[in-house]
Amino acid sequence: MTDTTTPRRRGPKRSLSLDRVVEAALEVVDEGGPTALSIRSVATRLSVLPNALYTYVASRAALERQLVERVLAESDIALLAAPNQPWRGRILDYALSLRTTMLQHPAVALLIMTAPMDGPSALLVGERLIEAFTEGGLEPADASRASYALMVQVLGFLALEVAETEAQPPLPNESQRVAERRAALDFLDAEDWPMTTATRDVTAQWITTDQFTWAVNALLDGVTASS
Amino acid sequence: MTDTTTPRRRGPKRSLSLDRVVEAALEVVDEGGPTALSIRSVATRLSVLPNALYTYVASRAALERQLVERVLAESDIALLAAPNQPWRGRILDYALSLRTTMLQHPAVALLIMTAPMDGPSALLVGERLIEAFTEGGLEPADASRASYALMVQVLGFLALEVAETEAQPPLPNESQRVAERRAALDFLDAEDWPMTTATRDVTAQWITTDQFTWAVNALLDGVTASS
DNA sequence: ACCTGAACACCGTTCAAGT
DNA sequence: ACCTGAACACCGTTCAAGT
Repeated sequence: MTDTTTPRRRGPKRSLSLDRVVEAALEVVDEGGPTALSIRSVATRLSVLPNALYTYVASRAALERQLVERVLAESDIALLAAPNQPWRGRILDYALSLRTTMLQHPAVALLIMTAPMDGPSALLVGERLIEAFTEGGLEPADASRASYALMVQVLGFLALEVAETEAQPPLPNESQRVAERRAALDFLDAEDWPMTTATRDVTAQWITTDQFTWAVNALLDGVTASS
Repeated sequence: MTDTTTPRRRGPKRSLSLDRVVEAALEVVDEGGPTALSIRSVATRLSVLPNALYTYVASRAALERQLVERVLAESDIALLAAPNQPWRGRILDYALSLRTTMLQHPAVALLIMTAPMDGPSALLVGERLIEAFTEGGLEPADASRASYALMVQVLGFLALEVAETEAQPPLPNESQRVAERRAALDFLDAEDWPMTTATRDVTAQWITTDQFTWAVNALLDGVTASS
């Protein structure tokens, strides 16, 4: 006779859905890092037996793809279509925003290069990028090529950046990570690696926002220069 | 009394070494794809119990890093220092050669973005790239940044390219893979994705040598343009 | 130093059964 | 349609013991 009016809610068992499964998976990796992810750990978090998840995802790999889609959807894709903003700024703003989002879910950044980018959000980002590059004066064919080259640079950068960490939020500060890289570079013999040691201060900063912006700008320069 | 002069050789048990372990692991993924890789499968191939591998590698993750180092070492790094060749051509030649090598071991291309690029071969590639960019007129700091941006573009491209396949050699032809991408794009609604469908022929070719070369050249243009 | 033997605490995925 | 129950064939890693 307690609380018969509202459908039961306080028990752990709300009905499952793809969204709830993916959400639970995201919580698992955000709390426990990439190694914590398993069909069983997600099922446990949902108070359900492991095989119950197979109603919503075909496999562990499919769950990982949903995780990528989910985080990509969390990024602010609208920035790519911001009105009255120059095309270059829109692209750079979105790239920076995507990086921020991904670094909040570092384990997912590791998954992004291991599965095809074919979800609806990836499609939408591609569409908006081609629009922006066309506005920048590129022929449609070059706009398409440029949009892929840009995503490769951005996603590749993120994956390699996160790969140097434990991929467990919150990530160490950029400055801490730079200091660690710098310390590792100090072990190099200047006789063997003259160029690398001579540029060690910059090389230590390969994983920074500065380098990210520099690389994106270089690519934007390059794709517009040749047309 | 048979063959007592030479140390026994025909039995399956030559003594183990890091090289033999990594070699066996490479054979495992080349024959069975990325899912075939496990400490146990490599041990079985070496006719040894699983825990015997821990004399040579600290963990499965360490074995994966050795696999990346091994394939990177297989690439023709000397191309970056080819005498009497212009710096741009050397970089492009090496990028293409690295792609060829990686596509022969596609499962390893999937691993390359999940672990830090800190092996000796990665270091050597970085050193040679900085040299080449310096020769191209870049300041040391920019040469360092450019060399990382280039590796991000090349490795990111490879990972995403392989991620669309089963990552089991031999990979389907480029033309087969393009045809599959093209077929998938034909399902898109032109009303929803006008830019993407308008450029579908180019978009289908995102995973080709042509796009790879185009993107590398765009980046090379970009890093030299701004200096 | 390097391997075996045995065990521990996990995995993803399947099938049949209940409701 | 969606979940439980139970099982199968795996995992990575550890510790102690042999040689």
